Amino acid sequence: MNFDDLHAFVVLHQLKSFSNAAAAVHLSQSALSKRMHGLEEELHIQLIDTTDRRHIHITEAGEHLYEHALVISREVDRLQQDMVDLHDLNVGTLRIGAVPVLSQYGVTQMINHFGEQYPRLNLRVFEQEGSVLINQLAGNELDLAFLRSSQSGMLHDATYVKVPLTSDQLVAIMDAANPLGRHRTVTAKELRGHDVVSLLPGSGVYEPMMTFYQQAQYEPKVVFSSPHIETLVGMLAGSDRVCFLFGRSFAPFATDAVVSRPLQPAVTTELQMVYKMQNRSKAVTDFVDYVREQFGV
Amino acid sequence: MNFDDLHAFVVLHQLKSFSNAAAAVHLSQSALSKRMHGLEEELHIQLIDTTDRRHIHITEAGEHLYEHALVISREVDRLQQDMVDLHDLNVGTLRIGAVPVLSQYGVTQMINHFGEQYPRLNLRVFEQEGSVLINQLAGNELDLAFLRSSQSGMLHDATYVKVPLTSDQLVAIMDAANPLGRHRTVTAKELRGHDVVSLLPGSGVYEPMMTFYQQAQYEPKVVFSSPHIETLVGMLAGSDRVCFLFGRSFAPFATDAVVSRPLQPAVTTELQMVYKMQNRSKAVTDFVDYVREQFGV
DNA sequence: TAAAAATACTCCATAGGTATTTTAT
DNA sequence: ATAAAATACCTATGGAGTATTTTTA
Repeated sequence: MNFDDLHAFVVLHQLKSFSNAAAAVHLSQSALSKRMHGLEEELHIQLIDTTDRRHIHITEAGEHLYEHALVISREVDRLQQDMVDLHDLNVGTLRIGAVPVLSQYGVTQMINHFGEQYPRLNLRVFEQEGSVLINQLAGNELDLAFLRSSQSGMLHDATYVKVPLTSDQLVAIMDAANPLGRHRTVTAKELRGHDVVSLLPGSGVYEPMMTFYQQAQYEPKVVFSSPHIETLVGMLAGSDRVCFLFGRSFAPFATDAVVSRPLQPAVTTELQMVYKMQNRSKAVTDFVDYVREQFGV
Repeated sequence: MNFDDLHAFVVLHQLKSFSNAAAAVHLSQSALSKRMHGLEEELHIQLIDTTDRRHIHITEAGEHLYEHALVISREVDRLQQDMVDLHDLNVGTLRIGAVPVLSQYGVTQMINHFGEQYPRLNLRVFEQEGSVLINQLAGNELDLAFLRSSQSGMLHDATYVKVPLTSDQLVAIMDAANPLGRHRTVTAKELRGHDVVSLLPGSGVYEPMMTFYQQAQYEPKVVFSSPHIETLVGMLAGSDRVCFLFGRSFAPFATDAVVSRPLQPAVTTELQMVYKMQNRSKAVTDFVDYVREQFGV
């Protein structure tokens, strides 16, 4: 017994003719005959009385079967429609993770705009630090994440697709009066003796900053940390402290009171969209396509 | 997509392991893997995330499918149980037709007794004249009928099963004082001049009676007819009228006032159970077996 | 490195088709 | 005689198994 058997029986019940029903379900008369006999055999009960070969008769068991077959057919139709809806994003959920301060890149607008195009799609955005996002991605709590390349390195390239969107450079920010601001670039060596104010660990800035110092063989003195860029920038005015931020993250907070200078050697990371290669959800691929288009990559 | 696919998916959803689920549904791991991939292919949507090969993850679409699959599986189970119940006579209907005056043969008790053995079986008995029963049998309005062989002759032996139960002889009944009552048998010729009282046409008596007269080349004069045997017998007392009945039908109404004599040539019919050869309903075969046993045939 | 899924390859049971036969009207 | 179902016979496909490879924690 399978769906086709039941469907064929339903049609046969309605048309009351093997020949006609066979044509309706795109089978030969012989094939339909055999199918129905097989069904009777399997269920150990007669469904169709063909004594009068011109007017077949559905037995009591056949009538019972018909009722069940209608219920099953209806549910199968629902199932298939449900799958189509999921595929077409008429239902379903797209869960996006993003490292903080992402609005600087215009990503929040993109997410909103995409969501408007698929009003029935349940779109959810989680802002978390990179390491958390990576775990959520692995644990299927997220369908896709925006990460910096400095954090996505631990993900297998064979398992995850990483779409580079834009690259950004770490800059040192200091009081406008700071003599270092007159250099085109600054080195770790030159920064020795300057206290540091910084975003928190996990922000995607902290780690590359530490690496930058390690390469110069010394440890920075982090005297203040905060999740708020404007607070950090405020801490620089009239001091010899420095702060490290990605260029685009800093740009909206730039004032005349401070200057930014790229590092030497330069520290760059890519902003990436990351998702599982195996994922064949149309929600993910459509979103990825849309964002790539917006970034022109 | 078929029932097995859905069932396999349900088990896989519950066990979260291809190897274990494959064993549970008696498939090889490879076969189950291919089935599930085929299902995804057919539905154009990912159901299972196997990125982590140690802990598979059911996708959103997979969860939706699971709900539908449960509904379908449940309905399929109901269907199969329904078919089993019909087969076991726990539900369903057995429609029996019978020519009148059948209680003479003890058949009514048999029907009652059979019905008690299958309390959930919807047992219905229709008393009709033979020609009506034959049409009802052909039109599937009856599952089985009790007929006389004189009437069942028009049914194809290849299509209908006829189970002979007992044979009966037509007898002439007359007033005890009638001189014909002294013969061992009576011929049609001897009955010339005697008015006839008779059961109605279609009773199974009328037709063989007419045949009996036709063989002697003359037409009986039927002066009275009734469906009630006792009325007919009452009409004989103190007259030279005769009446024709089957011996067993007459027996309960025999009195000292009348005598019965077999015909010469003898007219016998069989009481038969008739049903469609194609019928594989257990209700019918069980009933037939029971009645045969009771009649010892 | 190990455990589990995916894949390559082979086999065969079965579903389907065509042509023919059977059968009840 | 005819219309329709059943059947005989052949073919091809797809589903199952075994053995092997791939993959990720």
